[in-house]
Amino acid sequence: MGRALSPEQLGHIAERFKALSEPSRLEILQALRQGERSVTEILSETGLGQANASRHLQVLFGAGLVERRKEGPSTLYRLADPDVLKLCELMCGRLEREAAARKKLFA
Amino acid sequence: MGRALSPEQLGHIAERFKALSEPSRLEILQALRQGERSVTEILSETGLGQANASRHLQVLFGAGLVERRKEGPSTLYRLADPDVLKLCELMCGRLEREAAARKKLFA
DNA sequence: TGACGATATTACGATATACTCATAAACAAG
DNA sequence: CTTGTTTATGAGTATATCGTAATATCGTCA
Repeated sequence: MGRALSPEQLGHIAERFKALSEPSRLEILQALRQGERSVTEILSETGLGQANASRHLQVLFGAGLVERRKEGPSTLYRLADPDVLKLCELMCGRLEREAAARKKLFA
Repeated sequence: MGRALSPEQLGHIAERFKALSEPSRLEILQALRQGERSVTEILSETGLGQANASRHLQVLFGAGLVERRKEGPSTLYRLADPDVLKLCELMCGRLEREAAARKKLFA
């Protein structure tokens, strides 16, 4: 199960987590839960600036968290696989449990 | 299942992922897989500097990824729960699948 | 109390990251 | 070919983070 990870592997894993470590990028991933979206659609759904969103999308793509295809002049992005959301949900679950624990303290 | 997450929640989730986005901190978590460890033990297992490791441990603690208790003059750190490793393993699995896919391309 | 070991914190220089503005590149339509 | 639309990229600035050295804090023991 839990074999040791090499420093190089840890570097790669850290890189992927870093791609998930910005609210704007998580917001983009949330928008992509509904399905494939063009950059323009992502802009209107997230309120991000064009240049900014484009860079974030490059980061997500570089981290293998999203895939993309060109359709005419526009680029359509989609989640790379279901595990991307699973990661977010796992982390979200941790938060909820912490919140519940805090609540219990003051009950 | 997949309810929408508020911007505030996304910020908190991003914060947690950021704590996982540095190789040194992942290395610390790996060391803690074996069980509770003092800071000094972590230093020798990871090779990190004292001040550096202490700061990383504060980050991990602030993110709720590790817990700690004081025993005499030393502080003992441990993983907060098994989901911490589950997150790392999920991400690691993604990497392996990508590597396998790349390999297939050149086969 | 005084000295020592273990952690935490402060200060600082170096690097990296986000965001914005402006511009470039790719494509479609006329 | 020219214009308009869509996306990507370069440059600049502001902010954040890492790693380290020095110092402070806390607990233990003589």
